[in-house]
Amino acid sequence: MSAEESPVRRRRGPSMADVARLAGVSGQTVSRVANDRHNVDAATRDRVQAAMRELGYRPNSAARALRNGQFRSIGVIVFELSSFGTTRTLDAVAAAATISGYTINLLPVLDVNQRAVTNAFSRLGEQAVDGVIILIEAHTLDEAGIQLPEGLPVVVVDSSARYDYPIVDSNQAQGARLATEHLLDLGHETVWHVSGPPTSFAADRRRRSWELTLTQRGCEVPPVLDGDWTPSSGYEAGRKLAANPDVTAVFAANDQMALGVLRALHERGRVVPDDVSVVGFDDMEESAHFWPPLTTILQNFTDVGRLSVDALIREIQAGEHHHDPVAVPTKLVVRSSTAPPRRPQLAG
Amino acid sequence: MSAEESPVRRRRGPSMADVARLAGVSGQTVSRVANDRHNVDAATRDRVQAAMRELGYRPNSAARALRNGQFRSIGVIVFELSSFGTTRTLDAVAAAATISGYTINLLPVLDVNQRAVTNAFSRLGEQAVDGVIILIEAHTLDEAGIQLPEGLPVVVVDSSARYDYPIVDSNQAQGARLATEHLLDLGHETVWHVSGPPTSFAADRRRRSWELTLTQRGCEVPPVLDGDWTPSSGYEAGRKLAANPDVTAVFAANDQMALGVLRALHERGRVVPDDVSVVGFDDMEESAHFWPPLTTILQNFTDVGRLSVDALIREIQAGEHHHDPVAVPTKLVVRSSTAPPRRPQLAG
DNA sequence: ACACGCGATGTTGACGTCAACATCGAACGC
DNA sequence: GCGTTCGATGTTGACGTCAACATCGCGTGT
Repeated sequence: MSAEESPVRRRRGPSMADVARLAGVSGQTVSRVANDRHNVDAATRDRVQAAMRELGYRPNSAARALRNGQFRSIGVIVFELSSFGTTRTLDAVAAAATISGYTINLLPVLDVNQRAVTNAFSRLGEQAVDGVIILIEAHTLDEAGIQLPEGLPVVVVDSSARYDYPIVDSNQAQGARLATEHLLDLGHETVWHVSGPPTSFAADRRRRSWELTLTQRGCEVPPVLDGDWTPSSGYEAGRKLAANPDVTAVFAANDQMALGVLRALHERGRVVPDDVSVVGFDDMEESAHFWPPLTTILQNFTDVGRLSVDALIREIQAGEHHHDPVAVPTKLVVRSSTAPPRRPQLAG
Repeated sequence: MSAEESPVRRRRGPSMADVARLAGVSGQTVSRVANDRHNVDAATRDRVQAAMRELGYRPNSAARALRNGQFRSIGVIVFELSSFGTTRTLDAVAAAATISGYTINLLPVLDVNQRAVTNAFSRLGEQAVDGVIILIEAHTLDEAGIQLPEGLPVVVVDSSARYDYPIVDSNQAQGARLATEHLLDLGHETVWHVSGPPTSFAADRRRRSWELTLTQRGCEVPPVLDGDWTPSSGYEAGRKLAANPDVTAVFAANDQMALGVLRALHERGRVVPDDVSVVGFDDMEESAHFWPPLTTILQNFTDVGRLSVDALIREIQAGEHHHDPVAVPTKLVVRSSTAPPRRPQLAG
């Protein structure tokens, strides 16, 4: 009864040969049935399928990958899933890849303490994926000392232009312009900015676009308050802003920091939007229920994910490279955190 | 110069044989170097490593998996990454797996429209992972019609007891008790509850534990307001609660719904925590910056992730099964959204 | 009746790796 | 000096799949 041989040895499942034997056909015919080829007699097919079912046969993807030279798998390099945007993009990437018949291999970049162990096992050091989507900022990639194998198809989701890879990202500049113009159009004299970390290209794009918009409108450019995407950093920045009675409009580089800003304003008793208007960036699910509901810039993460996968698969299958960067448009979502300034500015 | 053969054929990288030829050794010696075996002469090792570098050799994980009968890969079944808890757990799972030398294979369950396509490609239908961690609620699993292959090691992260698999999860009952008791200890007469969806076991545990705690303390059990984890559903429930002057304490089954409740209370002009105290569940990064900062139950997702991976790997490698469910303790985090009721109840 | 074509099925070998076994030479003990 | 041992290295074959090629039998046209 027992088929145990050595105690540690892995028990393998039935192979094509087993199915073939049971069905009384050759392995090749089983292969044809498994791959849904048309040139198999109906009766034979039924017999083979019955045998598969009886044995619980499942194709071995390793053998398939070895034979075909393809893994049907996409690696996704992520840092931490804590970031809202990364998570949403990953979700979309996973869905798009699955639909295209690819599997997602998560390649987490661990923090410094765990790194030594990491590298030894990193799947990037071996052939295991057909291509890679990079979901972390260029800066983090450098810091992690990750070396991408030559010839491996890569798509970068980041606004960085420094890498020689195809790029897909939300149109950061357009979004930041939308946010800034919305506030100026409401009549605010100028707009203050809580930025993302200086190492982030997306943050840089948003900051520069905010600044450019102000300059083009002839507005004074107030000093930037540096944040790091976290609500806490937004809160710190918000405390400074709340203490400054000149501030009537704030553009935070993401919704999380906007939340921190809101809290700081509330604590100081400054009313939003009556005293100060606030705009975020991302449109998290929560933002519609902040107090007050946050006006923000909606990023279409679904499109970003899908387009990245499409570009990568094109590269894998056809060897196409270096299209122009893809910039997915964003949209302004107006809620209750923005309003005209209480005391309208003097007309010029 | 050109090595192109057929236009579509996949270009394969150098194999051990290529390295062996260049280094003037046998393939087996290359294998020994690649696997860091000790019984290789130092000079030989150097020569081989030089050859590897020169050719850009990367081991082929498919061949390795085929040979060894192991994939060194863990499948993680997820529904959508939108949920905070799932994301945090996935993050922890990925880190733990990487450290243990396993790769994460994301297996997204797509929505109904995309399902037909999905199943055809689902990696569960073939051998590609050594084990699976289920990060979706039992209900969703059923609905998706997912059939887990017999004999595949599985760990479930859910409070459901209906499956015959090892289970790891936060101690939902303990957390809900903590939340409820905190409010009662502050002097509230009773605690209202905004629950998660009825299909969720976690939601069910929290609701039952809240009810039990109230009963044990001799408090009246108010009707449950059904939510579905989303901030919107919390908002809807919050509007009903805000309209009811009897309500002085609310326990929402997660932080997102608590956010919705807070918004509804603000809109109605009910002051938190003076008029109404609110407790959440999860401790998202944002919760500390809600207005007011939210008292909530901290879930240790890192432990949940790590313990799941450990249990699964033990099952994969040693064939161990069916330990008792692992319940990771939660912690109460007190912030500003809870306080004693404004008008203390009459002493009994 | 015979050559031919075509669809169904079988046979062979190679993908890259590594365990098991084989071999070879040097150091060592007596 | 000779058998023994041990460490370094080489050879062989199998893991499961599938493309390419081979074969077989049946129907068609003349």
